[in-house]
Amino acid sequence: MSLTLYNTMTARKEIFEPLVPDTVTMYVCGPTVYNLAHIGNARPVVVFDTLFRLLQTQYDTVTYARNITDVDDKIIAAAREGERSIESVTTEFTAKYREDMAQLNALPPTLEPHATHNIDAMIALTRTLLEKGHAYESQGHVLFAVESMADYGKLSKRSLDDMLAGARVEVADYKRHPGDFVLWKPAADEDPGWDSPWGRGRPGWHLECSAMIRAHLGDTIDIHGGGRDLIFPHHENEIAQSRCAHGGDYVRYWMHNAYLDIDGEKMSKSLGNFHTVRDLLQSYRGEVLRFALLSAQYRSPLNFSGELLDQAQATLDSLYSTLREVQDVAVDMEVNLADEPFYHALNDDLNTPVAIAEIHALCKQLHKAVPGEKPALKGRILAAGNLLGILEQDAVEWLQNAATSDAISAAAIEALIEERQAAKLARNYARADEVREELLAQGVVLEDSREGTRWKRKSD
RNA sequence: GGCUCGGUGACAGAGUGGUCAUGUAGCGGACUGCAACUCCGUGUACGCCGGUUCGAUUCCGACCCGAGCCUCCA
Repeated sequence: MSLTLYNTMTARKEIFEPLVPDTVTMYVCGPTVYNLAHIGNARPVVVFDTLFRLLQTQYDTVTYARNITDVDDKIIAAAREGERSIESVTTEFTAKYREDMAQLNALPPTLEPHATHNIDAMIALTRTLLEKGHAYESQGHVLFAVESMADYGKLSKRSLDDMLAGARVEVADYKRHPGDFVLWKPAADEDPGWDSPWGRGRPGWHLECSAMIRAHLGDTIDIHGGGRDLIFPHHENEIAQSRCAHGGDYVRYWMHNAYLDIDGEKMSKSLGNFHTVRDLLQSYRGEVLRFALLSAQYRSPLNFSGELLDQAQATLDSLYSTLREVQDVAVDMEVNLADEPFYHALNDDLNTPVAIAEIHALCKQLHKAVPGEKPALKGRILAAGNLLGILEQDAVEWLQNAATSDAISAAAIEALIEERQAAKLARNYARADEVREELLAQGVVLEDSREGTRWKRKSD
């Protein structure tokens, strides 16, 4: 079973082979911790978490690093606006980010390097670039000279000429070439800063990833991921920094997810059309959000809406309903992944929609299975869920869990069910139906069976 | 303006040169005291116009429409 991944650098799917056998290094651009994560920010987290899970099924050691950017203009601005310290801002939003991502069933990454803990490595990298003639000092800044790199622009498939032609931005006068970017910039006295050979300052945006990847994962890593909008300039500039400083390959497979759309427009902080994960968690469980994010392949834009979430909720309900049917069936966890269609789908550049379709196919089989076949089918469904980070909860709890605190209690529901049962025994079907209607009005669906009546909540 | 990338049924979303994605919702039926669950069935979907082909949603070309990047942004 070989994993194929679409590599942005080569613009095609490639068979994945790690540099070091049985060992994978992966780095994903994490948050700048100055406000709450929105659901668009959650997409790469869920996507690469799924990849992390998949990689762990076939490699002994998978090191997954996701950075925390805790020094940045936006953080400084947020602190100033809130009249609070930088540290209190970054501490608060780092914690909230971790909480929110955990709600989405995202496993903690292996490493979570903080920019401010790696300043020395950034200074060292800047020094190397200066020594090798790829950077220059100008008006207190240290800048990377893009013209010093022959194949600058390779990842984003644009040339320096194209960039000049398309330039819409005023060029800072300390730049030799409009495409040159800051490695180190001077810090105002009241802003966070670190002593450096070029005076007190702080790192440019692109520097931290290059420096931290080298410090924590090595000169060459296998996978580097992030959103499409990071391709240029962020990742292009990371490549420039790392390749020019240390030579060799920086990243072997570049992966970029498409974004979430709202009404055909991308969801973004600057457009103001975003929903924070925290807000959405008021109305939907984290697993619903995760499922919605996985319902499209990661390189396709995904239309985000309440309807999408409602559909995700309904679909998960039906999958959990299937699992409830086999609640008392033992699980056969001896799943041969190599034979599983869902596993093939995931290995094909993380084709999660097809993997989900295969789960539906397994559910269909399970409904028709004779008892002897059920443990294996249950095991296969759970194995698929495990890779996708879904279906890991107790089915009855999932189906009976109240979305809101003002919903009717389980005890009240069960009391009414008993009353209805009595009415049915008395052949008082009018009253029995009345109870059914009463509960339905409160979002509770009753299911009669030979074993008795069970119930679930249905959101709509 | 430069550089990319898309347009699939009510909605979401795969995929393919020649029977079928799949799900949610809808409709019809079976089952049910009534329901729900489940099962069975069901919708002339592939932006538009040409071309290649025995055959194109799938390949090629033009056109229309949309999005993204070029500036902080997943």
